[in-house]
Amino acid sequence: MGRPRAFDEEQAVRAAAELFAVRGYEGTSVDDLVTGLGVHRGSLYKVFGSKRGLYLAALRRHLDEEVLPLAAALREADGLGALLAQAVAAFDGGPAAGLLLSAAVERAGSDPEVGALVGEGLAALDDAVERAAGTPASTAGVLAATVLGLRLRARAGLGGPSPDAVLAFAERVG
Amino acid sequence: MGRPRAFDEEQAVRAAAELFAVRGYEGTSVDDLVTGLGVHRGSLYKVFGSKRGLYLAALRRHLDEEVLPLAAALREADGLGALLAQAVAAFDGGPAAGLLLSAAVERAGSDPEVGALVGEGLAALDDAVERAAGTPASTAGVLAATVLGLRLRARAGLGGPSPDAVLAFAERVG
DNA sequence: CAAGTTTGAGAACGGTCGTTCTTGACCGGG
DNA sequence: CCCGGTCAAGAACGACCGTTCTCAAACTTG
Repeated sequence: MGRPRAFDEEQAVRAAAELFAVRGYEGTSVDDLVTGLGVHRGSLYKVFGSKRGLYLAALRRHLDEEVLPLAAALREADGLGALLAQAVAAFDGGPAAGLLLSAAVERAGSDPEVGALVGEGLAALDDAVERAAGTPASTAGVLAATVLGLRLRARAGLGGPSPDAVLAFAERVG
Repeated sequence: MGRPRAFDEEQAVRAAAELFAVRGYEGTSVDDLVTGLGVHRGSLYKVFGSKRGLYLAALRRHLDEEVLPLAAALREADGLGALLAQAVAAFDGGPAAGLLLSAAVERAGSDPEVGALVGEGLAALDDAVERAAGTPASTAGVLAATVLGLRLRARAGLGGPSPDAVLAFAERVG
């Protein structure tokens, strides 16, 4: 009974994730979301409860649909070189772990629920590196940090190391 | 002539840098700054012109007093292992490159002047790695990304790799 | 001591923030 | 067919945003 919903909830969450990834949490207003998602204000609050609720949903989706699949794919990479190459290629193809990165810097420290989600994403990357690169768990975290750091440089738009440089680094590490 | 200033400008900029590093640019209100710095609203605008002006001054000071000295110290490190150990130790001792990291993620993409300052900091780190670790310039950027990624994990408060793990990684790389 | 100038104190500005409310359009079940 | 409930549309809310203004206090200079 009642009038049926006129918007796709999953698509709305996806659009919200993109906005949050680019402009950050505080930099994205509810007006921006209403405009960008094409969803009415009231519906947004009816479905997600608050701006923070929508942010958590977007981050959750970002993990499930982008970060965890990327981590799963990286697990199957043949050695560290292939892993780094694949990771860099994923970064070039889109925002990749952009929302994860933004959440880690902007919100993880002050919002425990965001911190838990970010921790989940980072742990998945650690695990992927450990499996694919054959490194002990202790060094996998350092390599995962490398992946994140590369993503950060790419995001800042300042021209980080080239893919060739990453490959050369991978050969050096083994 | 005129009434003398009742606050230390350099100390105010330092306090502002800490606030911006922890809460981000958009997450820090002018009221927060007025309270945290103990400087009156009017004086703040008289001296720095705007919130953004104060932010740029804080970032500039962060570079001059923390990032560039850290980079200079890292240049003198004996090999990659010593460099990574020193970098990790610096991270434990305080906010270290916290504002640089925050600025890179939150503002560098949308504010060209911030982008230039962030680029200056990253370039200094690249240069330090290149000198100390003896790696070619191409791979130095990747290692600098590792340093930043480690800092990011520490900042998120999620317990990144231990210093021992970083040392083990350094031995592996050479 | 008086004139002149800059600071500190705080009220006030218009605008935007996240959130809520009111109203009318819509659609399924009896 | 119309009634009950869910939706979209948008005005409206108080709070807070960054910024500006007024005015008295405090100090230097002649």
